[in-house]
Amino acid sequence: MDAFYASAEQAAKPSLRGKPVVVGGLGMRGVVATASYEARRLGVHSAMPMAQARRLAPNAAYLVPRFALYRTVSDQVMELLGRLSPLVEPLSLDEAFVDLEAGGVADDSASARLVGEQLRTVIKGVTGLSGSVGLAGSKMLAKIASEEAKPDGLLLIEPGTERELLAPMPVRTLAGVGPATGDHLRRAGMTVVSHLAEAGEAELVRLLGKAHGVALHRMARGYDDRPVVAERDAKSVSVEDTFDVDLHDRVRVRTEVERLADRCVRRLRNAERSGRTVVLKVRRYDFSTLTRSETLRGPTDDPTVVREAAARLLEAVDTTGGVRLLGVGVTGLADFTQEDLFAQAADAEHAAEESAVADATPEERDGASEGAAGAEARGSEGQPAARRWQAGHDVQHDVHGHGWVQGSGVGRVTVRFEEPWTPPGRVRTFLVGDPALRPADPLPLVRDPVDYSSWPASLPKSLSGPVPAEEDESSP
DNA sequence: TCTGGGGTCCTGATCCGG
DNA sequence: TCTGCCGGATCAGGACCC
Repeated sequence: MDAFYASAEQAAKPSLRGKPVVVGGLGMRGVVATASYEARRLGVHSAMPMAQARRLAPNAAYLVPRFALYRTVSDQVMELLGRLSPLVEPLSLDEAFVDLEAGGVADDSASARLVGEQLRTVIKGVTGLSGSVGLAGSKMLAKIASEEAKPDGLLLIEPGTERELLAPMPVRTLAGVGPATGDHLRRAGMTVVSHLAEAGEAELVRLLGKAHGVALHRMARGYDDRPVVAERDAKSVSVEDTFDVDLHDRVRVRTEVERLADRCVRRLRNAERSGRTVVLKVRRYDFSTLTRSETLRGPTDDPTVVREAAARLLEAVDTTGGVRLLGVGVTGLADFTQEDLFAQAADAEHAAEESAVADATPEERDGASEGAAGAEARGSEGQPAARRWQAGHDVQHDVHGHGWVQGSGVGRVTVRFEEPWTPPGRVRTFLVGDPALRPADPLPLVRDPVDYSSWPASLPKSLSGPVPAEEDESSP
């Protein structure tokens, strides 16, 4: 999908169409998740600090991400892809590989192109958003093709043309070549893909190490035989928070770690998994990041066990100077938990007492666990009232109907009243406590989606004419 | 006004048991 | 019993991706 989050927001909010839109964290330390193409023209791009984006595009609309909406759209798109092949490998909410051959819908360039064009039409009809399609004989090339096709396009790489196509491209085009590797290669005089192919495998291995060197050399020659893998089990679950202001108070740090551990376990349990290794992540005031991990005797999904392991790991970390970010994760996932959880909890407690015998007073321990219990009681959505009206979120007003929060502050909230299918709407301001104003669920982006329920069975044999919309016969 | 959040994979050091 | 070697597990950090 093209500039996915920003496009979804523009589709939801008619007044933002054609205007620069930036979606990301709005806190003091936020970064850009997605910028609309209008904002990109002003120099705003993903991962840029929000403050810098605001300097470049002071008049852009700044919105927090609404993952529930994006997930809904993503599910719609993935469902359409699933009709083309049993082999669909999602990379993220807005990107996936599809093995068309395995689905029997395409066996040559012409049929693949036909399916690709139809897919774009159907995605647009169902979601209201544009997507780009890359078609090629391997995942690597399909991905490069889709990047080249953006926005709102399709590109097919003909078999046999791969190497010459790749040759002049910057090394950064290849997956796995980021800033560090790119620099490394540049210092060795390699800036485009053909340089890598010419350098030879041994030289790349010498420069980058075994796995990376071998993989890169293969890719540079256009060779990539990784299969499309439909189902991939998660290998870890983690949560992390960056704080608006560095944390200095050791007790507060510990409370936050326990809160994060609880959130992490909640996720773990939602996924019906357990994990054996607990990881604590600490980013300090100077952005230096360290991780500490501890492997338990068996997998667990017990919040007490994870919380205490994380707290033990924290004991070994020097946080003087301040903490910018804390994270808690679990790896070594399994589908079961150790039978004897009670014994494990007791073990963990025992170990904690041994390792922390000198510095943790009973008062501290009690205080910390009480804090964690309080956080638990507030729940994951337990934000202070001031945060209730988040920029971009939907609201419903008793008189004015459906709208979205344009901004809030000093006791007031500004709302624009419009829906995805209305013309740009009026703006009104209310007191934050106005009882007529309530948070609302996102509206669908398309009011009357075209009925593509029989696609791709209704695949026409040529590209001329629209995809027919037929009666739904097959849906369950 | 510097730098999110949730992941994956790889490498090198260290430890430990056979 | 001592020593050396080897391999697996664990741990920490770095790079990368969306």
